[in-house]
Order: sequence, then structure tokens, then C-alpha cells
Amino acid sequence: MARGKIQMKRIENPVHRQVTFCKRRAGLLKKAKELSVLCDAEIGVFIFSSRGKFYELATKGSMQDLIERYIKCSWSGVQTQQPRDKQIMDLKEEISRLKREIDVLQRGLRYISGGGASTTTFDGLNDLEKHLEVYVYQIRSTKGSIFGSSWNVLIFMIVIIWFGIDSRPSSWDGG
Amino acid sequence: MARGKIQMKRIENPVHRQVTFCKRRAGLLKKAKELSVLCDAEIGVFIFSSRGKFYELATKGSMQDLIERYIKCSWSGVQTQQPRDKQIMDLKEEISRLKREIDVLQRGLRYISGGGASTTTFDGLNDLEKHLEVYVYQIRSTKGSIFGSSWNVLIFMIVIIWFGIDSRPSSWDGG
DNA sequence: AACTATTTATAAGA
DNA sequence: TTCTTATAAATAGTT
Repeated sequence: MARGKIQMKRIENPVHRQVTFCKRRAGLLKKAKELSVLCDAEIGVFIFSSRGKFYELATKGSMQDLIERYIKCSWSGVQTQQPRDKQIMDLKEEISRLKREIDVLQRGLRYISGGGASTTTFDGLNDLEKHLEVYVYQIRSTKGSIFGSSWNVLIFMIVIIWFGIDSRPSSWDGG
Repeated sequence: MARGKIQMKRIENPVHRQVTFCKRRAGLLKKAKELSVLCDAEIGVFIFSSRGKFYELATKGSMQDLIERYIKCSWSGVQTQQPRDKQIMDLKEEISRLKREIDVLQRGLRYISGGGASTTTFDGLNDLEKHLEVYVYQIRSTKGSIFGSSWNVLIFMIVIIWFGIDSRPSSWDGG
């Protein structure tokens, strides 16, 4: 990819092949980590070199977990899972479910703050203004961009942030 | 990597995250294939998206073969159970945290709809009230970590979701 | 889905 | 190997 294009076929010169293997292996693993971090994905990579050397990467947890999950996704009939492994997977599924729930709310927040409503909506709450801030998140509010092209859902939110002096207000047992 | 650098952390905007996921997933799989071809390596990649969708690539043969080979190379023994117990505890803690987060939302909802504020605030939006739901959500305080014990900030939101007639489920990972 | 301005990755050379 | 650097690729923000 530099100083000239290369053909997409096996590099015959063993020295070049080895050098390229090192460089591109590092690049691939870096890209995998980045994807995992940026997009909250779980990624596993194995690489067996032509001479049998082995390299691996598992983001978020172990390769064992990833393989178990892979097996669950792809070979659904296999009975090899231990109860403990099943428990871990169930817990992870529950976490996913809860995160999805929160995600919906975040989408709504972005919708409303991006233009769906304005702060004038808060006129009725002016008496609190001394200790209020209104946070606005920025996002496009176009129908279809947030919910994909498939939901006709509009979400409005009012966000009131109350800065208390003490740790918790009595009417709200927050923690 | 273009039109500006990005921070290497989870992309919070779900739309941006999805777009980046699609682009970078394609890029990662392409790089894996290239490495395999150029350097005669055998490569397996799995990707689980945050919404649970699954993508894989196995160069030269099946993923099953790769996994068998992986197991031979590096999974000869079974790991001790202690790390697994710790993992289970960590997962349970995360579930607790997420549930607390949702609990706060529910309390906020009751608070707002019960007395603290009323839907009359939304007079200007009454025309939308046909099919609405109210959600409440809490987001991070300005002071510390999300939902840590040290927040003096409570955030109330009212969320009104309007379901349109031709709603269909959206697909995040669809591509 | 396309389009670019930029950032990254990297092939070749030192 | 490792560093450098010219260039190819990938991709973030935008349309």
C-alpha cells in the first residue's frame, strides 16, 4: 500500500512475506481493538502463520468465552457447555438487554435536544432556575436517521438537572 | 481517520456508532483476507456487535476447523475456576448497576408524573398525545463517574414516544 | 449510499 | 530488525 501497489496474491519472496506478515498482523490486531472500543463490539481473531506460529486477540474477556459464544451462535445443538458457562452467557445476555433499554433512552435524549423541542418548554419551571441547568445533546432529529428508516417514533424529553447541596434530596432516594 | 481524528473510546451517538461499525467491520474483514492471501496465513475472525449480531470470517476452511486448531494450540488444559467465579461476580455487579440505573428512571417517572411536574408543561405538544409513553432517565452527574455514589445531581427527563402508524422494528446491524 | 479531506497503514528502501 | 517516507487505503464527517 505504499511505494507502489502490490498484487493481491501470495508474496513469493519469503523475506518480504515475513516482513509483510509482521506488519499487517500488527495492523489487523490494532484495527480489531479499535473496532471493539469504538463500537462496543466483542471481537476474536486467530492467526496461524504459514509456518505454524499462532497469534490471537480477544477483546473483552477470553478467547474461551468468545468461542463458547460462537458455538452457541453457530452450532446451537452442541451440548458441550458447562452449566457455569451457560450462566455466564445468560448474564451477558441480560446485560445486553439492559443496555439496549438504556440505548433507547439515549436515542430519545438526542432527538429532543437536537431540535425536537427548545428550552422554552421549561417556562413553567422557572422558579427552579437558580439551581437548574438544562443539558442539551446534539443530534440530528430527522425521522429515520435515529430509528433507522423503520420507526416513526418521535421522542421528546425534558431534562432538568438539579444541583443539590447535600448528597441526596429527601424526596428522591436516588441511591 | 478522516475529516478529523476521533478519540479511541466508545462512540456514544448510536447512529455514528452503527455507521462506524459497518465501515470498520468491512475494513477489518478485508484486511484479514488480504493478510491471509499475501502471507499464506490462516485467519479466523468473529465479531459480536453490541446488539448481539454476529459476523465471522474464516480463511481457508471452516471456522470449526480453525477452532479445533485453536483448541489444540492453546486450550489444552481447562483453566482454573477461580477466574470464572470472579467473572460471574463482575457480570452480576454490572447487572446490578444497570438495574439501579433503570430503577432511578422509574422513580423519576413516578415523581414527575405524580407531582413534581405535570404533563401540562407540554401544552404545546398536546397534539402529539395520542399514543404516548413516558420514560424517565438519569444521566451522568457533572461531578463524577456515571451513577457513582457521589452525585449531587439528579437529572429528570420526560420522554414522550409517539408511535406512528407504519412502525416497524429497526435493524441496527443490518448493514 | 456516495463523496472527499484527512488520517492511517504500509511497501520499499536505508 | 527497525526507521523513514512516499504512497496506497481506510475512513470521519458530510451531503
